Amino acid sequence: MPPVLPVTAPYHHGDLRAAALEMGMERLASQGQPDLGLRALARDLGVSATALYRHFPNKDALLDALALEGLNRLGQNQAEAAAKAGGGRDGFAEVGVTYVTWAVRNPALLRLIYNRVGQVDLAADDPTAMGEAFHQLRAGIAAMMPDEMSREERAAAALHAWSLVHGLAMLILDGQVEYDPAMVRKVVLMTDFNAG
Amino acid sequence: MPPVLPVTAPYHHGDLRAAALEMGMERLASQGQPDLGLRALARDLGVSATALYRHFPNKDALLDALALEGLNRLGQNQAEAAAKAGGGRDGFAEVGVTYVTWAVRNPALLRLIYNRVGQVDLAADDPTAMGEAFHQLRAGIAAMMPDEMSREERAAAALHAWSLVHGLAMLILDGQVEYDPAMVRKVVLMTDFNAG
DNA sequence: CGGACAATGCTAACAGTGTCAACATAACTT
DNA sequence: AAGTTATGTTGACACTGTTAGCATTGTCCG
Repeated sequence: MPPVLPVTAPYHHGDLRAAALEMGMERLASQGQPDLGLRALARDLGVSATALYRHFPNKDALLDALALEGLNRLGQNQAEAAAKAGGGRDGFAEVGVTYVTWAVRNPALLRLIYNRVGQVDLAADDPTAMGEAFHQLRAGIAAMMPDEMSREERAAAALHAWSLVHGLAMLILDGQVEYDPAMVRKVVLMTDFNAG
Repeated sequence: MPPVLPVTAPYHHGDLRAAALEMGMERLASQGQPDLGLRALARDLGVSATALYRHFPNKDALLDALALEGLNRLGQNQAEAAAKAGGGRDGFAEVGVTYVTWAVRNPALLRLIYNRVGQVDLAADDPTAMGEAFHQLRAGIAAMMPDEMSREERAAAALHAWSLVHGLAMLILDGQVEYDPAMVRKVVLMTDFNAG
């Protein structure tokens, strides 16, 4: 299978950077913990460990790239779910279930995303691709809130929703509770944005 | 300062196990990430790295012990909060705020707790100290739910509450949102156990 | 076409880690 | 006092991320 749309013609290996990211994603997919070993990854690629340093300044940068890819996939997943499910409580619950389901199916990737984005300086509005993607995810969440809310209420409601599904996902990933879609839906539906 | 209540008389060092745990907790407290280095810890204790292997079978066991201690502290913190704050929505919100506050003050420890307990086989009702302490924490949460609920509703409500505060705590620890007690309270109060 | 140059890859090495085996010392027991 | 057990140390092994120096290959330009 020839490489797909090689932006720049490959030299020795053939776009090692893309191959590394692909292999990295594969490894993360078949793993529970985000313990990517740089050397092990290079071994799987049939390449020397230091070759990767021609494409990433260090291991963290590689992980950042993987986390960014994961974040984009997550964002797309959520956008699709939001579009499919209409508004209202049921639609909101569906989107929540979608988040948790994605997390269960991509545990290492979700962990990597949140671990990595924490390192980035987020206070300064740096136009990092990472910060950008996360901002988009947040905007997507906020967009689902009821219309009649003030901006402040909206922010609180969005944070509530995000915390709820993220916390539930983490508890499942950490083995605290079993994954059960019906239960997830039930838990999400206990939110009442008019309360408080 | 002489050692406090030495259960068994110390040999060379003087209850190295306790000293290691204490130093480990100290390190975790002054750190954001739970990256305890076994050798570094031994260095701080003025002892050789392998000396720790006389008290813990391996590094994971040491981390488990630290996580257990942390879990006990967290449980005690929550129990006190629950006793102080009465029932009702406001009391419940207070307990939630307490959880998040503790997490913010002990980030590495909270991470360690949840990371470690995930490795333990939890499906089998093993009487591990770890599993025991976690069970206690969960029971404490469930006890706060309204009385008129069925057992199933109670379980869902407890999971909702736990997910909410845990998720909020994780988002704060990961640098996604700033810690603001008032905001936490507001977010927690959006829960309505009678909804759904 | 051929040489210059940059892009990419490799080997060797360094400091760091967790862990094991073998040895040494101190405390307790009899 | 002698022996056994508990504790601690040194040295080593395999592993990790990372750097420096060298080798190779593709691209470009005269």
